[in-house]
Amino acid sequence: MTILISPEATQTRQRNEQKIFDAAEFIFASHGYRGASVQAIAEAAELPKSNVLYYVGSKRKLYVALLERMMVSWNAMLDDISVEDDPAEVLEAFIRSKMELTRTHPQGSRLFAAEILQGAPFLQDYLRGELREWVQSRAAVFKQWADQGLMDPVDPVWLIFLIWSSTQHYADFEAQILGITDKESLSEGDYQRITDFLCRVILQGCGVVRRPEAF
Amino acid sequence: MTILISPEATQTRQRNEQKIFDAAEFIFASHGYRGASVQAIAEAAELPKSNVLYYVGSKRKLYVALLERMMVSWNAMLDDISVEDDPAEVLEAFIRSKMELTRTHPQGSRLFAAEILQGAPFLQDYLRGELREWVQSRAAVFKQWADQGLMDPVDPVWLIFLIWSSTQHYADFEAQILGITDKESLSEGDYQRITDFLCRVILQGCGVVRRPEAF
DNA sequence: AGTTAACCTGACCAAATGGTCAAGATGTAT
DNA sequence: ATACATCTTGACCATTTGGTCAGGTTAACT
Repeated sequence: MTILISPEATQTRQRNEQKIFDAAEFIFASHGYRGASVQAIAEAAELPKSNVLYYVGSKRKLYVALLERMMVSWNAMLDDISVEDDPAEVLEAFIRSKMELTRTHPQGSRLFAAEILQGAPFLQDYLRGELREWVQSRAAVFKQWADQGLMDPVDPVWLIFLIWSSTQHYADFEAQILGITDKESLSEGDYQRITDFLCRVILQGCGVVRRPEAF
Repeated sequence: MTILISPEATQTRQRNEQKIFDAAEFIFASHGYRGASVQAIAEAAELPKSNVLYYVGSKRKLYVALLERMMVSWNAMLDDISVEDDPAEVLEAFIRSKMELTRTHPQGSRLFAAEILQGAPFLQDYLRGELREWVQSRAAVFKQWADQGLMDPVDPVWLIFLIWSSTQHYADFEAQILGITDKESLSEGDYQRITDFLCRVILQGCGVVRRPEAF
């Protein structure tokens, strides 16, 4: 199943798979699995369709490989958030990591969104397994903090969803955001300001106790 | 262009268009414009493909009609939020209206999301026109409140996006939410609790001055 | 009851779909 | 230079695509 680019692959293979993966991520993200055509991916990758299929085997395998690639980044982000002492620190790291994933992997984020919109046919198991575990464990920590009076007694799961949604939005709804703000793209500065805004509102909104530092 | 169900339509037409619209909304929402096939829509509507095309003319017209139908609801929601006196009241009404739209029109919300994911090919004009105007006008009001010290000086546009994203999420990522929370569906009670949570966090997060009432 | 407009649908079409394959071109290690 | 694996690609295939149409059935109004 795994056809991620392996180190022992030829240079030619690495180069072409890279082109195919990048092209496919864009096409799959904007049109979903069914709506993406191998022909369209091939054109975006500037390769003949037969060549694309030579490398990836089939449309389905390509899609799965892309999802797997994205889940690696996603899991790396989840691993980022492991400090357990200070609520403010952890929550802020959480928001910043998630936003960084959105900023650096907008295509992948959109691919993920398209997959979920379809009803998550390929990611069901991951959601109901690994990810659920992760959410439960984090939620337990948040709960403790609330019990200790370090933050308001908000439902931790809704809080996690709030962080996911408010950051994810800047990938998935980019077209809307650019249309409304009349921009060509969001700069790194924009992302920084948005992230600061979200950290501020969410931490303050949850009544997270914060040592008086500069904001 | 407009082929929305008109009052002078036959009973047969009304009934069948209803079936087609409902089916199409689901198919378009989960597979995007390209990924949706007329055949699939016809099957979901339990009608022969030819019959579907007899009523709607073409796949494209059907898609546009659905978007228009959704934009009517969307605009109704925007109109809901017109009181301009009290920040807390207005912001809370904003959040509740948007969440109500998500709850009562999950398919339409997902359809909207799919359209934006594609790069908003059909809604470009709306986003850059009407909707931008609306956002600007609301932002101006929020700005005033901030200047008057009724809330923290947060960027009003990011605030609007925060409200949109955190509510929209419960339609678009339903599959993820149900998978993680191990539920079959979200009850009205769930929605109420989530809405309360969002109102609480966002209002408090923006430092909105609130007359001391029960929370 | 008769007429007419609305409705229904199987047969059909050209184009696009995912995928195969065979035959040749290119790279690479000796 | 030779040999072998990797790469390349146009031709091809069955299936599905959005859409048309002719000829029929049904409903609605007088």
